[in-house]
This record gives sequence, C-alpha cells and structure tokens, in this order.
Amino acid sequence: MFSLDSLTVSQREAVEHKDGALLVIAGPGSGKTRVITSRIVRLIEKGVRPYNICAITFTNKAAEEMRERVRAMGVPPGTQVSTFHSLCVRILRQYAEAAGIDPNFSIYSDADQKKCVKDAIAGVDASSDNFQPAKVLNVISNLKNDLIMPEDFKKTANDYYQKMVAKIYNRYQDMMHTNNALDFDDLLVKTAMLLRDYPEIREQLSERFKYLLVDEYQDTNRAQYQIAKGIAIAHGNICVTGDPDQSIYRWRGADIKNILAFEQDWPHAKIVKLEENFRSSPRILELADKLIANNKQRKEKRLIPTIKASRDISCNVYDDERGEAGAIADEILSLIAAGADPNDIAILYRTNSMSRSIEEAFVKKNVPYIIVRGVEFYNRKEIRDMVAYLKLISNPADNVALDRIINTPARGIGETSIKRLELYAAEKGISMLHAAGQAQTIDSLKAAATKIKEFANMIDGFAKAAVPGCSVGKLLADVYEKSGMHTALITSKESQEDAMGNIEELINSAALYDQSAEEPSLFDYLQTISLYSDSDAYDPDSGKVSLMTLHAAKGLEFENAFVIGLEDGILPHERSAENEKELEEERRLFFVGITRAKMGLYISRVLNRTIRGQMFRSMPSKFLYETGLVSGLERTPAPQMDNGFSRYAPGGAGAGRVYGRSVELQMKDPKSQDSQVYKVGRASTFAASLPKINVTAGSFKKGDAVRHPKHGAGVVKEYLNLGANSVITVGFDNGQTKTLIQKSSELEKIEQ
DNA sequence: GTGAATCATCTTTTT
DNA sequence: GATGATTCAC
Repeated sequence: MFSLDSLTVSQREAVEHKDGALLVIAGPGSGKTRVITSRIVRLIEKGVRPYNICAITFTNKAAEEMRERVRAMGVPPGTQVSTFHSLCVRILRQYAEAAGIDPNFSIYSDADQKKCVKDAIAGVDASSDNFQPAKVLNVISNLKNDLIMPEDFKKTANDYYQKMVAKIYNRYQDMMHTNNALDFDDLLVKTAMLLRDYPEIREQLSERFKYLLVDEYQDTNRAQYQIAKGIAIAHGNICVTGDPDQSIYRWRGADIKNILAFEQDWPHAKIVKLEENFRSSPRILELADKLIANNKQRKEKRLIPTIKASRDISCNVYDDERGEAGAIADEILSLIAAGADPNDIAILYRTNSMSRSIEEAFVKKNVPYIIVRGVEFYNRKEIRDMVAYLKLISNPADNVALDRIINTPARGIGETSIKRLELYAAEKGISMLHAAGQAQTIDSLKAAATKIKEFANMIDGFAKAAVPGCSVGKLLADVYEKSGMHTALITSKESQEDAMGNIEELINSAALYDQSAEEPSLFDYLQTISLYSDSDAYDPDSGKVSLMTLHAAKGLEFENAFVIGLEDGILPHERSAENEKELEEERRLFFVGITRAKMGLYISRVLNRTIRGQMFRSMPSKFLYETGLVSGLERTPAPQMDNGFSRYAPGGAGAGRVYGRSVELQMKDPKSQDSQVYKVGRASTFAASLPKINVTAGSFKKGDAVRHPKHGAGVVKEYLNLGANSVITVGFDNGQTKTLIQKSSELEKIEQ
C-alpha cells in the first residue's frame, strides 16, 4: 500500500508501534498528520478492520482531509474519522435512551445558548445587570468542561453569586432538556457520563473502536479526556499526538496536563518524539525557539531544521493599521508578481476585527483574498431563521427555534400571544408547537389563535414532507417559499438582495450536501452545520490569500505568513495579560503563528491602532523584545525597502532573497472573478457592499428532458428559479432522483 | 401588532 | 461600528 522508506526513524517508530498506548510528542511541521494517516494504513495492513479504528481530529476540515488521505492510500472505507463533537453526536444518537434524550435533539449554537441563559436568569429572578449572560454562560461552560453538574456545583457554591449561578445553571439545564437541546459542551459531557455510568455501553464502544487515535491531544479538555480514556481503557490501544507548546485553548477548558500526564495514565506507554521540522527555514525555527524558551511551564523540546535555506525575517512598524495593511498588500502583490502562489500566503491576526483593515486595502489594491470565517455565514439573521425552521421541523420540542420563527416573517403573532402560548405549553407540559396545534382551544389567545394554528399546520406539513431520505435542499426551498420568507424579502421596503442571495446560497449548499453526504438526513445536515467551524472554511486551493485568526491557523502551513498586530494589548491580548498562565498561552499563540511560515515570515506592528472606533497608541509586544526583533531594529536601523518592508536577520547578515523591488503587477484578467472576493463566509456590511456576480436566469421548467454527464438522461421534476443558484430536482432514467444546483451541475436541456 | 429610531454594550480566541 | 434591546409613533 505504501512504503515506510520515506519516513524518518522516529516517524517509523510511531507508525510501526504495535498494540498499547503511544504518545507522540511532535513539534510543528514534524509530519505528525502524516504519521497518523500512515499508522491507520499500517494497522489495516496488519489486519485490523477499518471499522475498528477511530481517529479524532481537532476540526472537521482536518477530519475530511484525513479521510481523503487514507482513502488515497488505498484503505477501504469504514474508519471513523471525526472530531470529538461529531463522534459524540453519533454516540448520543445511538444511545439516546440511556443518555435521557430524544435522538432528534437540537444542537444549540452560542446565540441559542445565550437566549436560554437569559431566560434562565430571568426565570430565577436574578438581575441581568449582576449576572451578565455572557459571563454566566462562560462559568457554566467551564463547569461543564470540568464535568461538574448543577447538583455538584450547588453543594460547593458558598457565596451569593455562586449560589445564584448554581440556580441559573440548574434552570438552564432544565430548559435545555425541555427543548430537547444540547449545547457544544453537553455533547461532550453527556457522552462522558454515558461512558462513566454504563459499563455495557463502554464495553460496546471499546469493542467497536479497538484502536483510538487522538490528534492535537494538548487541546483536549477534561470531558474529552474522559471520553478517550473511557473508550480505550479496556484495550489500551490509544495513540495520542500533540505538542504542549501549541496548546492554545486553555481558556476553553483544554488541560495541558492531559498530555503531560499521559505516561502516568498509561504506564507502559511508548513515547516517540518528533523534533525534526520539515516545514520552516532554520531562521524561522531559531526565532520560534527563542520565543518559546520564555515559557516556564514547559518541557524542553528541540526544533531541528531539515530545510537548509532561509530568508530574512521581516519585522516592521507602521503608523496605523491602514499603513500596515497597505504595505502588506504591496508586498503580496510583488510576491505574486515574482511567482508566489496566493494559496500559499496567509495573514494571521489575534482578533477577528483586525481583518477589516486588511480587507479594505486588499479590495483597493486588487489582492485576491478570502477570509476564513465559516461560522459567520450561519450567524446571519436570515440564515438563522431558515435554519430555525429546519430545527423545529426536526425537533418539535425546540421552543427556541419556534420562538424565533413563529412571527418571522411577520404574520401578526405578537409578543403577548407568544407569551400566552408559552404559558399554556408550560402548564400542560407540552411543547409550544404542540400547544400551537391546539391554539383554538386556548381561551387567552383570542384573535391570534387562527394564525398560530395556521403556523402549526404549516410546520406539520413540512415535517410530513421531511421523511427519511428526503432532500434537504428541496425542503429548504419549500420552506423559503411556503413560509412567506421569500415574499417578505421581495416586498420589503429596503433592498434585501443580500439576504435573498444568502438564502439561495444556503439552499445551494444544502443541495450539495444532499449529493455528497454519505447518509443524508435532516438531522445529519443540521448537526453538520451546527458543528461547522471557522477553520472548516479554509480552502487550500481557493487561489486567494487567506486571512484568519491565529487560532484558526492551527495545523496549517504557508510559504509566506504575515503575523500582524504585535502590540502590547493585542498579542498578548490585554485580557490575557493578567496572569502568567494566560501570558504563556499568548506566547504559544505567537509561536503557532511563527511556525506556520515555511520561508517568508513577516511580522508587523503599528503605533496607533483603532479599536472599536477609538484610536489607541500602542507599545511593541513584549514578545518582540524577547525574540530580539525590536531591540535588533533599534541597534541598527533596518534597511527600508521601497515597499516599506525592512529585513531582519537573527544571528547576523542573512543571505535571504531580497524581493522588495517594486514590480509592476497586472492582474491576469481584471474581469476575472478571482479578483473579486466576497460573499460566502463573510457577513460584514463592508463585504456586502462589494460587487456581486451577475447570474443569468435559468431556463428549465418542469417536464423538460435533460441530460447529465454522470447520471444520464432524465426529466425535470421540480424547478426553483434562483438564477444560477436555481435548484433542480431531476428524475433520472436510471431510477435515481437528484436535486442539483444549476450553476454547479452540467445539466443540459435536450431539445425535443 | 408593526416598524423606525435611538440607546447601550460589546468582542479575544471557538468546538 | 454592529448588534440587540428599548422606546415611541402609528
């Protein structure tokens, strides 16, 4: 299947390790992912069934790539490769009864959670001034990450604040239960509890997952740790990989101890260190090493370069973020002119808002770019509305979803009516949707009763259509029309073109889901989009420069990386500067940023940064002093390139290539769509104001005879005209019915 | 019950 | 500088 020859001695050691626990401590760029995939393949070669292997990655994207790689290496399908969260959804659905939930549970996003916490705060008569929803939610999340249940917390809570939080927490969990909903933390907690409390389930899962591999183990929290341990304890075939120096999620409960104490958990564990780095230039590694050496809480680890060549590291100061962004844009244009691939360039920053100045400069200077921010699309109002319909259809108990859409679009059901409906439902102990079905028998409702009943009928109608195996794209398209959302957007006074475009995009992607998912279902679709993350939106072949947070850059690499905003208060962030542990995490974050670069590393800071509309004077980040990047500049004024970039070479004069010459750049085709960057995954009004592609209207209609290159001839069963995003349901002659998107399917009309 | 206008609060990072 | 909550006129 594959050859071990191409691996280093230590890599091979890890790949070849037989049964039992294995800890792979792997520095950045050490080929860790390759080791895991090779190990999966090797296990299968040795006779392990693919079905008995479970690999856990940090993001869905990483899972997808790993599945792809393993498949490319000739492994038959069946291996479970997913994130902890997706795995938990699967387990909880299978053992829903034991977990005490309905298998059609909703997964609540942070917005949904926030609403519940607010209601819970109000429900225990606490003031939201003293108990800020965001903070309380944070406390609750931390408790869950540590597997502390409401009743446990109640016992230990001793001051007033804690006692109130305990009450809120309890109430919150009750509400989640009535709504048949789980939040992100619940997915882990419930699974951990399931494994703890049901030995027979634990046994079944150990039997199923005979080999467990966990990547990025340094970022697992207590619940994830318990889950991994629960599955593996029976056989001890657990392989974890990670780098304590790249732990950047302490703030959300990740416990670096999980990896540091692995040897105690599994006394016979084999430990392999991968210290060679196949990614970055020696100079970059030298800088990274110098930085991370300032962390006290760490195990010494070396970064051994294997690449010989280095380029100078650039470190620059600008007046403000506009200067920074403009210079970066210029530098990137010269890089591209000199042959660099935009795919292999990234801008990395501490906070999402920092993308804005870069975006503005890139639009102005025609630098092709994409912001890696997947969740933003799903956070838009109109998308959340549409998704709320789906959630309610899938899970009738979801009162939060109902609350969102019962009057969206406006159908004359006001606040008071909703309150009365809620009250009635609570008294009867039924869901609000159920109550809405009997609206006409509820005396308090009066005039709104008919409208509420109509709403309930509509949802019931959708639910009847949402049979197993139905097309989610078609269901969404149906909801869009029949709910009145579409009409409401068309007739709205302000132009709602963006909103409509986004919904079309959603229907479009749902139809794509229908075609590509292994086992498409409404529940599966909802869980996919609920667990969709920022990093999942990263496309290595977009042909554009990627803009993303340092957190989202985890696990990626780029020929040229720009790490911006090296200022005190930004990196390290002011809210993390208070204690040493948080400061060390910020340092690791910068370490992650530095080690994303293969050859070109550009670090920058500004003197004046505008935050939330207010300008602040800023000082250099302390990390710049620690690495000598600032004092180095001060001793010998760095040469200014004519594009504003100066060079810094640690350890003496570098032989780095100077490519700062101004090069006249012409975009290959000014009309090409690549130079217009926007839309998917971007919600800011700024991006929304950018030009749109004009799409040609479709020309299909029901009954048209069509031909598809893959599926052959067929007849159009349904057609929803959304321009190029039009959704077409075709009954093919081979018996299959497919829902396709006009622009992405090569569907041809056959003239008869 | 609706919609526009104003106020306030917030953002550090995310599965 | 954007979102959500609140207020007010209809």
